Amino acid sequence: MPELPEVETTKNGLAKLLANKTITKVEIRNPNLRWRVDDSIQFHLNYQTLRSFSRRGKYIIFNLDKGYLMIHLGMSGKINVVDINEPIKKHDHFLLYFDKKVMRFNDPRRFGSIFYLKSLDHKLLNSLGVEPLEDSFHKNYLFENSRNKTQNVKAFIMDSKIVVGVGNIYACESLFKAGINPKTKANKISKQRYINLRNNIKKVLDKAIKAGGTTLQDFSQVNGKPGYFSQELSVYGRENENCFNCNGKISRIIQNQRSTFYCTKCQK
DNA sequence: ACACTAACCTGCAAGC
DNA sequence: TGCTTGCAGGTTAGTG
Repeated sequence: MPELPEVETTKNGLAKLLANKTITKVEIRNPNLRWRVDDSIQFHLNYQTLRSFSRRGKYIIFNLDKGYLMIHLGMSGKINVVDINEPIKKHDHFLLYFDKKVMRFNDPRRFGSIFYLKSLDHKLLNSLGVEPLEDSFHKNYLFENSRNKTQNVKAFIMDSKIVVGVGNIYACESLFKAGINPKTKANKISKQRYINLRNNIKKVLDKAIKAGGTTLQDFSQVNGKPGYFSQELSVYGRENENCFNCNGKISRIIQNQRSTFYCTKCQK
C-alpha cells in the first residue's frame, strides 16, 4: 500500500476530513506494532484538536495543539475515516474517535508504527535524507552523495538516509526510465546519468501523486483496492512480460532481499 | 563509516 | 481439498 504517493494521498485525505476535529476517545485494540504503542498516548491525545497534517518521508505527522502524532504505515497499513458505528474490521489496531467519525489504523502485518511526540526532534526523523520533491534534492545531489558508495544504485536510491520516499516500485520504475541497470555500483554512475535519474524519480513520484487521491474515499465504498497507477508501471510486477520500449523480456532478480524488475536490454 | 542480513508479521496465490 | 512454499508497496538493529 504505502509508498510516498500513497502516504501523501492519505495525509491529504486526513486533512480534508479531520482538520480542526477534536479527539473524544482513543482506543488501542492491539498495541503490538513495529514498536509497542505506549499506553500514555491516550492521555496525550485525548481532547486534543487536530490542527493540520504534514508528511516527512513516509511518516504522517498530525499537528496537535500540543505535540504531534506520528504514524508510519509500514508495508500493509491503511488509514480510513468512517462513521462512528461502522463495525470493526480485522486488524483495526488503533482508533481515534471524533464527534461523528472514527479514524481507523488497519495493518495486517503490523509493521507500521504510532508515536506521540512532544517535539519533532526525534531520531527516526532526524536520520532522514532529503525530500525528493523539494529543492534540496537538487540535480547533483545523487552524484555528490554516491562517490564513496560501493552498493548497487537501487539500494542507494532506496536508502532513506539519502533520499526519502523511494520504495521498491518507484526505484524500479525510475531506474527503467533512466535506462540504468539496477546492479550498477552507485559510485560508477556519471553526473549526467544521475541528473537524469533524479529527474525521473521526481517525475514518477509526481505522476503517482496526481493519479492518487483515492485511498481514503475508495475504502468506505467497496472492498476494492485502487490500483490506480498499476497501468502506469513499466517494469514492476512484469516479470517475463515484454518491455514497452524494446519488446524484450522483463527480468526479475533479488537485490537486498527484494525483487528488482528491469529490462536487461534497455538498462545498461 | 559502510554494506549487508535477519527480523518483525499476516495473507494470499501457486504448486503439488 | 489441504499442505507447503514463496512472495508482498518498509525499516531498523546488529554483524563484520
